[in-house]
Amino acid sequence: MKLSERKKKILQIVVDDYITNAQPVSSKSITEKHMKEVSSATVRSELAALEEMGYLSQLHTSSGRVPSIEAYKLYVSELMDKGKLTGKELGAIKSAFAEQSGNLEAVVKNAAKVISELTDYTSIAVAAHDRDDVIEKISIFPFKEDAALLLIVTDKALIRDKFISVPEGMSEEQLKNANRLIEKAFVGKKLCEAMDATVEIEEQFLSYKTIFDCVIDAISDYVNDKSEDVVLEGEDKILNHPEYAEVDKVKNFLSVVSSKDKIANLLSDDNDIEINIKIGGEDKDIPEDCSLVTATYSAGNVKLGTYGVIGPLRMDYQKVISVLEGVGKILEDMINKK
Amino acid sequence: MKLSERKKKILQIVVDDYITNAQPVSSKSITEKHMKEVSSATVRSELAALEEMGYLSQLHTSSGRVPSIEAYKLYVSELMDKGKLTGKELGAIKSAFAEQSGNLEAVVKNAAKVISELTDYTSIAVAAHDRDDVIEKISIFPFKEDAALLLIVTDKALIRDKFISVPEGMSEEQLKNANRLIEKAFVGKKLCEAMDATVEIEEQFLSYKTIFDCVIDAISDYVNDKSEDVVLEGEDKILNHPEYAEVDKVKNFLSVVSSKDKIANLLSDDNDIEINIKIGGEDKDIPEDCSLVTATYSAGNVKLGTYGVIGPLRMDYQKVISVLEGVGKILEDMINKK
DNA sequence: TGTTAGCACTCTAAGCTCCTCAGTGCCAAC
DNA sequence: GTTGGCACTGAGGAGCTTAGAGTGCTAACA
Repeated sequence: MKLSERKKKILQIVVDDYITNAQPVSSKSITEKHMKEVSSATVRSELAALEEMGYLSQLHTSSGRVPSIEAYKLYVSELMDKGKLTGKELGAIKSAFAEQSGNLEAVVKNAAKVISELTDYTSIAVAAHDRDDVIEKISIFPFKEDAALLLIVTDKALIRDKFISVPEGMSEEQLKNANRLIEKAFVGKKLCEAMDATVEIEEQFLSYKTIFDCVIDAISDYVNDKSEDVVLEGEDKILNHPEYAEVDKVKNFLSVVSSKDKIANLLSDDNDIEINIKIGGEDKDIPEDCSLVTATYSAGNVKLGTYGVIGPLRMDYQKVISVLEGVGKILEDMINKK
Repeated sequence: MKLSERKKKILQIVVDDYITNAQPVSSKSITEKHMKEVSSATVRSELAALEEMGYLSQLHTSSGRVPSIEAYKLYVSELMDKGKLTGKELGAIKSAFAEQSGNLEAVVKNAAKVISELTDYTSIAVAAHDRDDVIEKISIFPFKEDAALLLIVTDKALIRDKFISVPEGMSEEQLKNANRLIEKAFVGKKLCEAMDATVEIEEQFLSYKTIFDCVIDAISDYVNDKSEDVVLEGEDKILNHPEYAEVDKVKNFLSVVSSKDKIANLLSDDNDIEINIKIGGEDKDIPEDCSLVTATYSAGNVKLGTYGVIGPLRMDYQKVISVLEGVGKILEDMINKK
């Protein structure tokens, strides 16, 4: 059934009001604040109709209305006004990225932090793990007798620094040789190619196999396991919102949010989509009473990662979206200017 | 005033009971469960005396007693029985460290995780940042036109991998030269020496100064800023304890715990002390109603870092201490065997 | 002198009723 | 289709009562 313009307007008012005040919205407050041209009785019948259609519900017969999940969905897709960042907010974003090295990790951290601070929600982020990045450098440094430091750099970032254990009896010289072989085998390859490589090793180099395996493991770990690079900021922000006044709900929320694996899953689906909104239990990993708004950024051909905000259904979507867009824009500018 | 043996016994019973049940302890329950040889009236007068001395308090006239901060202090220093880990717990610790590379970071993470899981409290940890570690390797890899990857390795660990920006116009060749000079200047030095070094640079190498500065900055950042390496595990565990049934308290707790700077401060004082217990507001950075139990581990001459548990005053000190000791012991074994 | 039983006292927590009031649904009139 | 009027509903707070846990005190006892 199609909604009349007036119904849309009323629904928008209800959602806006509920987002702001976290209180059921009454017909009276609607007419007083936003619709002086009609009486509360009129609005009441519209509200009853909207409830019938599944967009609103009441906690009890004599309470005002609260939006349903369907209402939120409609709200973000059709009803919501577009927000605009204040100069102050833009400034905050810019200065968050002021000191920028080429370090992707730092970018992710800063982005997560500023997003959380501006929105007052918990923010989560994960750097892009692109299977198509090209390996530029692989180095193995001997370190102690039985360990070496493995370093893998792609055209985008330093992706791996990790200690690996060196087979007993392997000399530094041999390690260097192995390194040369590995470089030859992997540099210039895409991560996904390297990951699945089955290297033909000549008889005399058979002892290098362990090292090769370590390298391949390290690469495939990186490609497959995003949870390591998940960044979480403002996990305590959720407590600022009244729907989390009960400890049980907080517990539920924190148990999702403090598992980096789960977060990584949440963030991994929506590649290539600029802004993605998941409301309520649309995804099994999102707690039922939560919404997740994410944005995936890239500048030129460099994927920067996925950033998002997780919070109550009654989230200030307008603000969150404008902050995410703002961060995206400034990041893009920054990288392009470089 | 010195406590009689019976008073000590009663105080221990009260603290034990309160730690277990989180309920005020009554004279009746004491006699029934632990002191059948006397009547509750006797215990009552002892309790009144202990209250007079400041070890116990009542929420209201007809409630049982709860321990004061003083009581907890006495409890951990004198009264508490020594705990012992079960075989299962020992097994859990061992298997947590089963897959061990020489990577200090991974050790810290694993330790924090297993400590949190076994104790059911939030655990925090920070790897040792020892000013006296000796620099073994410094490498600078060119990466892109204007950036390079700086790598600093000490005798203990990889301490820094960081992108630095390269002065415009500097060739790869020059960068290699700079690297050679830097290696010559720093390798073999202690971190604290390197940090304060004022390098004499010959006229013709003046353009390398920026790079030198970057290296020195990176080292002093590392020595001074421990917050980067702070690991937090089980931040949601606090919600399992009834004293955090109110959201305000949770908020207070999380706001301390989610600031890595604050945690780093908490953990930094107690160098060289094996087990350190701070109860209540002894330290301004600990929330008033929290206790912090930390242990600083080293194996041979390798400092491994400081690990700890933060939780309610009513903490299971016995268990926490035995877990921390257990982890320490297994770590030590592991490193020594190597 | 320390211990004990007995008892009055205190305070909390739970259950109950009463009342208020916000907000609704419905209806008849416009 | 809109409106004012009105009865109805249910939440939530105030006030009251009661049960029960636990204490402190006292007098008697060993």
